[in-house]
Amino acid sequence: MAQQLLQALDRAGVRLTGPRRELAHLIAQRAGHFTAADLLADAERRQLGIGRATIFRLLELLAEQNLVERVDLPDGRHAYVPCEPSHHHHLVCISCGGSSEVDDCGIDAVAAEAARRSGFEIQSHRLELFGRCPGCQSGTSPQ
Amino acid sequence: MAQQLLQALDRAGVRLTGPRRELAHLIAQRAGHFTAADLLADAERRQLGIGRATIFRLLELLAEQNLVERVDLPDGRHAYVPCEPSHHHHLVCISCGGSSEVDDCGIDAVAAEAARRSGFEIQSHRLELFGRCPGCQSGTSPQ
DNA sequence: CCATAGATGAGACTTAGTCTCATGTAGGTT
DNA sequence: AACCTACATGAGACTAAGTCTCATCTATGG
Repeated sequence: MAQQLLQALDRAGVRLTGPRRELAHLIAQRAGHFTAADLLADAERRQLGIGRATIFRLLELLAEQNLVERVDLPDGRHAYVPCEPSHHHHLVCISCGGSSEVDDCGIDAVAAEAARRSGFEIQSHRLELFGRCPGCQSGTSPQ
Repeated sequence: MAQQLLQALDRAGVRLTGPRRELAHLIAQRAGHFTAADLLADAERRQLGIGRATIFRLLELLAEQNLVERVDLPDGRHAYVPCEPSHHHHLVCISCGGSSEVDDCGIDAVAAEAARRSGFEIQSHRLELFGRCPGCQSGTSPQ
């Protein structure tokens, strides 16, 4: 998965630097969503000497390429989820932090209906679903 | 509208203090969504002497009572929208900042379908629609 | 191997939000 | 009407998230 990220960055015409390679691996190792602070902590723990700015810059870059999507957690924090570069939405597990993707399966219709009722001209939408993933439902980790 | 907010606060059993009354009016005067910083600026402009903490405390209180809902703007900032205390979603105008409410009109079905496909047990969801309101579409204020 | 545009780390800076604490006051009680 | 006290407040220290600048470094095309 780190390779996918790096290939996509290469395709986007940016340089494949050391810090970027290392961060790609750190992201690949995180199962679900992660915050900028998580990445920063990972990098510090491994003493990679990567600056805070570099991390934010890479996340911005990845978000531009739709390789990562920004998600707003219910508590107001910002997290990122690595994902396929197509339009879709995320299911975020509030217990383990894992996430999975769902395609639109009907939201466009909902948006169209809302547009019709309100007269708005809808340009984008964001749907986030929060709950417990199958693994966390089977009693292992309450919360 | 300020009255509605104040009545609801009274019903919730909290004190109707001077700062709260003043903030209720400031909120009522803002057409659409606003950020904590907006309110703070309003209060300072009028020299009301209201502290930053008081504003955040009131917003938290209003959010708890569902009198105001927290919305994450596409640029990552947090805003608040005064609203009816029932479950619904917001249409936010990216041009003038106005907003209106839409009821679920089918999102529950989408969520149920996503749950079925993924095995997640969904607890909450958040849908935000961004676009241009009828007023802003009629050429007056581009972008 | 070189030149250079693009990337980096350090750290100052800005902004959002939280916390503490001494003081003030709403509103029920008498 | 005056009193009491739990709740609310403002000030400002504090923390965390994110941005910016700038001198240095390096990936990569030639």
